[in-house]
This record gives sequence, structure tokens and C-alpha cells, in this order.
Amino acid sequence: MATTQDRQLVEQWRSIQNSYFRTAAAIDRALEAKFDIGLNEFEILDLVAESVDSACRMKALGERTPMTQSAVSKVVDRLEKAGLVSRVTCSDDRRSLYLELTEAGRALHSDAAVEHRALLKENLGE
Amino acid sequence: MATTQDRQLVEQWRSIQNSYFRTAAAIDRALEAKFDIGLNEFEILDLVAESVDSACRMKALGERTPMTQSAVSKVVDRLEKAGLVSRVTCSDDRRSLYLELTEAGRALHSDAAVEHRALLKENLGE
DNA sequence: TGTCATTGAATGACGCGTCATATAGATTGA
DNA sequence: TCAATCTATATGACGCGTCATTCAATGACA
Repeated sequence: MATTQDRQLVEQWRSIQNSYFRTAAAIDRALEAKFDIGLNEFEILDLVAESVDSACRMKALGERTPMTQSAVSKVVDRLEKAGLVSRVTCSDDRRSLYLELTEAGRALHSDAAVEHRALLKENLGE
Repeated sequence: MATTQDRQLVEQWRSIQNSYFRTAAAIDRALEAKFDIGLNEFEILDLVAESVDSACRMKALGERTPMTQSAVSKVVDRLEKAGLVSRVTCSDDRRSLYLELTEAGRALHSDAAVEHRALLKENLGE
């Protein structure tokens, strides 16, 4: 039985989907075109950039993002290959790694962030 | 320069992401476990189920979903392979196809829809 | 200290979505 | 009516995320 509430839920859900997909696609294309990195790469860069302490972070990153641990690992692979980030082993727990932005990483991030915020504004803040 | 508005935008965006991912993952797992279809399969099934007219629909479907045309095509492949849907060529335009639920498709949809709505309610309607 | 369980991260196989194309049918206009 | 163009769908190569597993380091407890 399709209740009115059901229909409202489905509507709400589709609206979230559209909002999410449209925005994500827009940002992804723009970042890809201008900076040659995808949305997930940027999001990790953004998280690293906003971390102040140099605590062991790979793990922490996974908690701040809906990405899987293995997804994070692969995104970081790409970022590292692109020379934007480097993995540094933790001295107090040698299983752990923390991430540092390279010069290039910091530079790219600050440019890309402008683009990112602008597109968020455009897509979310109507 | 990270303005307050920027931070708010990023917060809003992360909140949308979480809402979307958490909900999508929950529904996907549940449908996969109980009905052996993924979320996108269900969404197409749902769209087909809610179409009343028998207009040529493959095309129309693509307009109601953030999925790509080719994604829709492949989702329909799987649905068809699973015997839940069948492609029927349009008599008035033989490039077009419309979709029909099979008996199995209709049955599965009505069960799965209950689950789907329940999970939406649980995840969206707090 | 030695064993056993646990934890942080990496890896390979796999599925799915995307992009660029292909194909077949429709439409337009001379 | 015949090209040229456009439109609806399908397909193959490819990239990325996920799952399950692996590996190394740590912790717990006897």
C-alpha cells in the first residue's frame, strides 16, 4: 500500500540523490579539467589540509569520510603518485601512517579549494 | 581564505554526502541480502512500476534518474536476466523500447518496496 | 617471554558506472 | 526518394570502489 508518507519519503530521497549527484558531478568535472584530480582525491587533500596536528592520520581520515579504508588507501596511492601528498610512518606505531601535503599538494589544494567552494555555493546555496 | 560561509558550505556538503551514502548503503545491503538486487536495480523497477501508461520508456527512465543512459541499459540487462522485467519494442518507433514488469518482477517489487520505504523512513525521517 | 587475538594498512579479484563509439531506425530537405 | 543528420539503445574498454584477504606490528595475558 503506497501511503502518502511513502511517496513523500521517496520524493525526499530522490531530491537528495539529485542534489548529491548533480553537485558531485559538477565538482568532479571541474576539478578533473582544471587540476587533474577527482572529487575523492580532493576530499582527502582537503581533510589532510585541515588537520593541524600531526597525529597518525590514515585511520582518522577513514572516519571522516564515507569512503572505505581500502578506497582511502587507493586514493592516497594516486595522490602520492601525483606528488601531492606523502605517507610518513608513525614513530609510535609503525603500522600507522600519517599524511603530509607536499608543496605541490598545498598549492594545488588552495587553488582547487576556491573552485570547490564556488561550486558548492552554486549547487547547494541555490 | 576560508570564510565562515565556506565552512558552512563544506559542512552542508558533508552532511549530504553522509546522508546519501549511509542511506544508500543500508538500502543496498538490505535489498541485496533479501531480494538479491542492488539499489539501482530497485530504483528502475520502482520507476517502471509507477509508470501507468505504456509509452516507450527506456528513454523516459533516463530522465527520471541521475543514471547515465548506458547505466540504465546495463541495469535493465541485469533485471532482464533476472527475469524481472522484459524489453518490448515499440511499434511506433522501432528504435525505442518500453519495459514491462514480469509477474516475478511485480511480486519482488511489491515486497522490496516495503523494505525500501521502511529503510528510507529509518534513515531520512530520523 | 611466547602465544593468540587485534589492529592499521595494502592488495587482487571483481562488479558496476562512464565515456566514446557503434548500430539501426527515423527525419529532413532538396 | 536519397543523402545527411539525428535519435534510441547497446557495447567494449577502462577506472574506481568494495570485499575478502594478507601482512606486519601491537597488545594481552599466561
